[in-house]
Amino acid sequence: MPGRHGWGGRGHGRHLPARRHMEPFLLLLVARKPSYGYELIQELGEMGMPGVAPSLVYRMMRQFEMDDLVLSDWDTDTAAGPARRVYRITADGLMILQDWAEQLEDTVNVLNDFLRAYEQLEHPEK
Amino acid sequence: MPGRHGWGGRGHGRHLPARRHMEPFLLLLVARKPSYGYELIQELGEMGMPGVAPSLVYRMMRQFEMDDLVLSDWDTDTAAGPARRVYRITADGLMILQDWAEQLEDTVNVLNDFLRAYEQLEHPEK
DNA sequence: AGTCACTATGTACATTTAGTACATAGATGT
DNA sequence: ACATCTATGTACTAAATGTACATAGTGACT
Repeated sequence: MPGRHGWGGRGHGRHLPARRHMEPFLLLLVARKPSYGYELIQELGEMGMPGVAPSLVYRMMRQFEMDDLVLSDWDTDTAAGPARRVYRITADGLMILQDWAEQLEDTVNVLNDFLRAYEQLEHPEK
Repeated sequence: MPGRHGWGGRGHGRHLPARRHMEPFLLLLVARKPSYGYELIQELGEMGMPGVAPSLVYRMMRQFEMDDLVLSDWDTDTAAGPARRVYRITADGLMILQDWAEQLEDTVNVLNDFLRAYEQLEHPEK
């Protein structure tokens, strides 16, 4: 049973680090260097987002391509194993990425306000 | 047509500040002092999340109550206008709130890593 | 009395996003 | 032949989010 916690209710308690911000992360990764799904999944893990389901990454990358944020080519030779679909960012992708970076900056500010407000709460002495 | 932006595609470009983190904000607000939907909406606005649809707040608060994170009573007398459903936080709610605060701290760290990585990207000179 | 504005809460529906389960397949080693 | 690792993807399901609308009390103005 996923997503459970002790507290009687249900539905809360997920919120693994920054899953809700995976899109900008993926786009940043391909902006740094062209890459493919399987590798992106590992890199996400290294950036603090481990355990992302492969299908989510593949789906997101295809959506990016439909939105012209990235382009892809097949790489059949460089590696052992099956062919890889290698994505690289487009000019549109770079613009969107900048947008997202600015929005995430705002988000971080708002979140910091939240954390400050939380700390000023009177906590019951344990 | 909501959610559009110039870039040919669709589906990106929303991400108003921290909408995706509204739940912790609401719970924090009622932790600070008992409050009711209409007031919460205004307070969210002051905290950097303006324009939240009322129905979202009411629904979320009812969900919180179902999960025993808050309790509510009707306040019929104190104010002019229709009766208010006043929420106050429970012990369970405080525990969850602490959980969420810790998770948001992690999120902020991951997001800061992202922003740093973004800045280190070689930007094309404009 | 009628109606407008503001306060206040909620339901019903539709859309979007996220998550799970499963299917396929190439290359390498035993 | 079979297992394992690499690699990509489809189909289905569940959850979150957003939009539109319905209801109603109070006060001020005409």
